[in-house]
Amino acid sequence: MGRAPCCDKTNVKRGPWSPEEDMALKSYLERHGTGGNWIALPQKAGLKRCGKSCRLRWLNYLRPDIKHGGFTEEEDNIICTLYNKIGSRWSVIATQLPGRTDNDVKNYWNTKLKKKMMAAQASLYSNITSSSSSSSATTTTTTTNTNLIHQTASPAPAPASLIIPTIKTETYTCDDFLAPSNEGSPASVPVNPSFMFGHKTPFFPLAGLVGPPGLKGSANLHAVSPHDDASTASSSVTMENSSNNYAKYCSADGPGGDDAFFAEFFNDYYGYQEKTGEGAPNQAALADKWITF
DNA sequence: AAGGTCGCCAACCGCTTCCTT
DNA sequence: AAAGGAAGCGGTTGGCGACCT
Repeated sequence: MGRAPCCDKTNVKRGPWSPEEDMALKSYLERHGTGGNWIALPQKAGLKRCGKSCRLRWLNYLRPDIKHGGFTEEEDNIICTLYNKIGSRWSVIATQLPGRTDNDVKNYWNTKLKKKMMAAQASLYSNITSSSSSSSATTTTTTTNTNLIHQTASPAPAPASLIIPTIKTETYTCDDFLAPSNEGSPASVPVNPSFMFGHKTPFFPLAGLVGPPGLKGSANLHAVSPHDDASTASSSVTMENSSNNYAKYCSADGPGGDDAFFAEFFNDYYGYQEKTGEGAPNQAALADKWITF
């Protein structure tokens, strides 16, 4: 037996709210408040609506401090940063944006911001691949981590021939990525725009690995390189920040395979230098590679 | 001008969390 | 501690307007 419905659906009005209903709900709430019970509220306010519907209408539309539309670049950045940190917890994200509702933020992300971000990231990825293909293998180019969202006025789409790698799984926590150490590091680590790898989980949150020494914790992620095909789906990279200045990564197919791709990626995008020999932590396995930053 | 498509957003649905008894 | 119910939340849907052909 399922759960009892919150109201009698045959006796409640659904669909768009009329100005009269808005007025009735607003004036009731301004005079009496919710009374701590949304379920009983519609009847008291003379509305043939479900309590949940009243609550939603008030929270998302009628509240006096609500802002609609016109998201600023600053708000865009906050949303993107928080989305990368905590995912689709819209109510948490909305608390950082005064006057915005979780529904508003969610709609804005789904209809505009997501596409904007993906386009910018595709553009960046395109730039990386084109620059790396035209430079030697020993390039030391460091890519500046600028704001991807507003970096390009009209980001170019990725060429059709571009093979975009796909994240298979990710194992990390935002605390691991973003929590500063307790030993005098800045209050917050600069959040890097994440790198898009495919369509399913479009962010590649290496943010925590960029920043001052002392960043605490580890950041593990798994991705497959674009060199892979479906038959080598097991190939992945695991990366962890294992000391102040080094991060270890190892790919499943070892040296000479996708290692080359990841080394190129880390170098081009983050300016990481592969580090071997003196100064590098002891290598636990042959496939381990160390990068320094 | 008409029909089709797309994008936006308000509202709904159902699951989870929290609170009260 | 368990159960029941309300609130909170995120995913999804449907209607409407704008734009395109």
